[in-house]
Amino acid sequence: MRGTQDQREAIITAAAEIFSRFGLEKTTMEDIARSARKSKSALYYYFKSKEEVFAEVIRKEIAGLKHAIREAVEREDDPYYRFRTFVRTRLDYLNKKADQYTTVKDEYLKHYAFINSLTEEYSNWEVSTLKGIVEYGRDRGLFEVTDTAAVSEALFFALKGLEYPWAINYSREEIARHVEVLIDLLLRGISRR
Amino acid sequence: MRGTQDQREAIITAAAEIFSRFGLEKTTMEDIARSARKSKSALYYYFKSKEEVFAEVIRKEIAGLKHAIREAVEREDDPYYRFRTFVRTRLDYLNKKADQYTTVKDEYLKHYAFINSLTEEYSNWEVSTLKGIVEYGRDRGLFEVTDTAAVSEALFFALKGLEYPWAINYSREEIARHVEVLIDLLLRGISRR
Amino acid sequence: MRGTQDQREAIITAAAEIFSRFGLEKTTMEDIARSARKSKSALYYYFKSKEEVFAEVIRKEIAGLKHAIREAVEREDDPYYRFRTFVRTRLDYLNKKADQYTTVKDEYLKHYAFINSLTEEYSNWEVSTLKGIVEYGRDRGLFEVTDTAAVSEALFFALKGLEYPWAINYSREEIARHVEVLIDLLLRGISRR
Amino acid sequence: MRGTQDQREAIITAAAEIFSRFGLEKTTMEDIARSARKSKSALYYYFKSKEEVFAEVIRKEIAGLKHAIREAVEREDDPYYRFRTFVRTRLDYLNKKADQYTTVKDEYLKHYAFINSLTEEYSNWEVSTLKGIVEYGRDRGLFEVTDTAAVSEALFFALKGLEYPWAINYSREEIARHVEVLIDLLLRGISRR
DNA sequence: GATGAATGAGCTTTCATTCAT
DNA sequence: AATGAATGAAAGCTCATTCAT
Repeated sequence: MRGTQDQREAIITAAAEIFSRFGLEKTTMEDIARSARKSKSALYYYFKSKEEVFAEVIRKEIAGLKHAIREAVEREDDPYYRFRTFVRTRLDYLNKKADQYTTVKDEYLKHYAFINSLTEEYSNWEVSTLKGIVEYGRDRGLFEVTDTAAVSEALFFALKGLEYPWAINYSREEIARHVEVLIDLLLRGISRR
Repeated sequence: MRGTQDQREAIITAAAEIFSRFGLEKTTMEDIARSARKSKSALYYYFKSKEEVFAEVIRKEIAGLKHAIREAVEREDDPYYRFRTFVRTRLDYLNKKADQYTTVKDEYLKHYAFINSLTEEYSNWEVSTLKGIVEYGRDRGLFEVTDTAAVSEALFFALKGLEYPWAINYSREEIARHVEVLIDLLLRGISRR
Repeated sequence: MRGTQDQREAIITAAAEIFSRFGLEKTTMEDIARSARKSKSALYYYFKSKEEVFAEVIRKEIAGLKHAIREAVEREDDPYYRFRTFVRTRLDYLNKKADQYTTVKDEYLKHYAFINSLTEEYSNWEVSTLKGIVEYGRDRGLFEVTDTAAVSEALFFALKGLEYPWAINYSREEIARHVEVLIDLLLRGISRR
Repeated sequence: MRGTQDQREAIITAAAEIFSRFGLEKTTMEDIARSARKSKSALYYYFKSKEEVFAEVIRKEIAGLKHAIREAVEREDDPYYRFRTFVRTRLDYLNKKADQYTTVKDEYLKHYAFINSLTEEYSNWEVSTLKGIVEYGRDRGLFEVTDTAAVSEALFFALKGLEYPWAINYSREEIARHVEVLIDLLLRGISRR
């Protein structure tokens, strides 16, 4: 039946909301159940454990992030803009998430790390997307890069740092400004002279 | 009293060991007490709460990191090397920490939060250290940077990403290689043409 | 309907297997359902409760034991051998059961309760079967017994103890040996001098 | 301090009462705590788990049984009476216990099996006590037994059956009568002709 | 006949924290 | 300065059972 999937979906949606507010450990099954208007035991009918609920929530968020990035990047022709768009979309999405996570800045980090440890698959996807962009720029004679693999991993690491700032007191604008500088700096670093 | 400080010190040392192995939530006061050969209630004589113990542990850890970086950086004259040294020392220290954290893969989270969130003060220190390096290079005519503040924050973010990789399947060597590429890229980005 | 009986039968068979492995409380309706390839709620269509399923399983088990003993005993003419056969068949059957119970050492409990408590009816049957054997021997002038009822109950108790040993570290052979000694001792006790 | 032991003792006493009424699984820590006028968590301060509490209860009961048997047996000189006393004391003790266990006849069995599986040590003790009695009788020229080890194990099994009857509807007197018959029968089985 | 979905009622266990001594 | 004893509050999880369909 569709029903089962729908119920799972509904629970995941409710859970996402709660997790984003209180983090993994502080959120109780009770909380989720209440918010999903189900009994606690019903959750266990659909999911094996709290961790499994959490994992589904994350999986869904990652899918959303991937989708957003892919869409945006493909719309750009210019390699420079493709890279900029990659970084910006990524950041916008994370910022949006960060808004939900205001109470739990600290927990968010765990959260986010869990994403990664949960699925390094996503990291790989990011690296290879970056590689695509770099190669695209190189083929157009704009970027001067020999080892595209190495460079895209380096870029990946550099961008990883962008996941950090919400945890502390940077305003949205400050972050945006810093990001632009970082983009310029990185592009300058890989551009042909 | 000296004695009191010493006892606190001893507890912190013991706690650091345990926290590094099990993370903040998984570590119990019981664990710490046992490891410090104190009674559980004794901990409450010296510290107000588990969180306070944790905070002290972090404070000490950060002091160590700061010290290591400062020492190393000041030893270098060449701005390029100063930057390289900054990055490498930082990474070496984090790597060394990471070694203690082998058991707790999925607790990388704690680690992440552990190093960062507690005190932005350290972040500020990093940024200003970077700024020092950038200005030093600019004054020597090697770096071409107008807004040194902005650039050093950008660099700071870029380097933040380096805290991430240990959690997943990168070998020490792979990381080192990626880091070198990133350093080159960033230096190329700020060097005078 | 035949069908209904068949389904019940199928469930009982599946349940017997599971109960024998995990005991009454550790076995869940879920387990039984899975093993019977039925839905959990289907079990409730055929049985009122878990206890009822269990009861049926026992009833069947007892019927099997009775049948085995009766068959074997009737085949013997000599009163001595009739008694020996009674004891041995009983033990063989229990041993066979015990084989299924290997995994659940500390659940021997269940086993014990399992074979006995549910229905004293079987005990009565055993006592009267023993009485038959004793009278048969007495009528042939071999046994010297006045109160056959009392003696057969005493024998019954003595044999009850044989249900105990599998739970602990006796090998099949050791048990067999002890049983022979016990048989001799008991026969000697009731034989005419 | 003595205090700790005393508290444990008090909890065990309270727990014994409850366990005897409801059995292991039906008894909750809540029940025990209430009866011991302690908080539930206090129980966990003194014992690691419900099972551990239970184990202590059993251990104590076994000690009591051993003591009772030893005392009584040593008071008898005549080998016949020694054996009779052994059996009777054992049975009296078990009967006394059985009185506490009225509600949970069925569970008692599990209980009792747990004793054994928990500590076969006690069984060994019984066997060797029996062996002592048999050898004592043989040395006095009253019993005719070659393999005293084998015979005492056989007796042990025969007596094991006496643990069973409370579970069903035998009156105290009936049991007593049956036991006497069994004793006679067994003694007759091992007596010199 | 059969079942998917849902639940209520518990249960054990953990732990930071307190406080009299 | 230090601690043994005690606890409140919660949390995750299990399961027999029900019932509309």
